Amino acid sequence: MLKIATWNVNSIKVRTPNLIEWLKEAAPDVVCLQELKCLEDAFPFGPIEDLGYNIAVHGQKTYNGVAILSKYRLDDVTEGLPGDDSDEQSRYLEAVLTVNGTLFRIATIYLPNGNPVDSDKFAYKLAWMDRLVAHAKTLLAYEEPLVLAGDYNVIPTADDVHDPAAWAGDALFRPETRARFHKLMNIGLTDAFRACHTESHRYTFWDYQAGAWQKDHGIRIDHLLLSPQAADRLLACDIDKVVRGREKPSDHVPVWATFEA
DNA sequence: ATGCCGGGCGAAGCCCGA
Repeated sequence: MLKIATWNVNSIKVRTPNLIEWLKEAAPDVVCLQELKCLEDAFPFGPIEDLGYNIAVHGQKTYNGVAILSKYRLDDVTEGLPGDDSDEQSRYLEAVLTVNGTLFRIATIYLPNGNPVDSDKFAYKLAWMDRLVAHAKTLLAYEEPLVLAGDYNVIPTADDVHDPAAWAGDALFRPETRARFHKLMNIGLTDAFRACHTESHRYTFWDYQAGAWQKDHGIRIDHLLLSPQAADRLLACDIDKVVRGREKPSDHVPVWATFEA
């Protein structure tokens, strides 16, 4: 069994104690991290390696930054989303690992937020999503177990937000954003959470402000998208909501899936 | 609430996130 998780930690520096606590109790084999907000030099390798993880980091100072933690050796590590050599934001990292003879390809994704929608940030988000669709097509052609895990900054449907009307104009829920997410799904990816759960209003993010956590005003924006070969092996998927109620929490919580391996 | 909280940077106040 292989357990793969994704978590936007909102600064690895301040979140290291939360991460270590959760790694010990959840015992994931692979973790895709986002929003490190640091360069590789400042990444806290020591306490994480002490728990038995190999680590690949694609860092950036102050903003973005992604990493993959793995109990299995990481091979063929590639940094950055293909398709635009001028893109300097650290939002994508891909690697492969082998579990009992089965290769798994894993990517950690920090998809751009895109707000405000009347700025070039929204255009950057949509262009980034187009590049992700193109790259995912390439990866799907390998016909491997593939897990694209991360903070997509996309609310897939009205069932994934506490107040759809309030989010109607937001870059996370705009028709242009959701159209591209549908395009990504329709090339043949499976939302691991939705494959395991039909209930509405299950969230992965709660804003720090306005008592969003206390009122359960959340959104589901952290996703594990699976190739058919990964979906065939899917055993379970869930959200570790309890982490949001701890001391100095990230505004996102971990989402995990388990696979036959 | 057009960022209410929280983090980075850097040492006050702005930028950013979703």
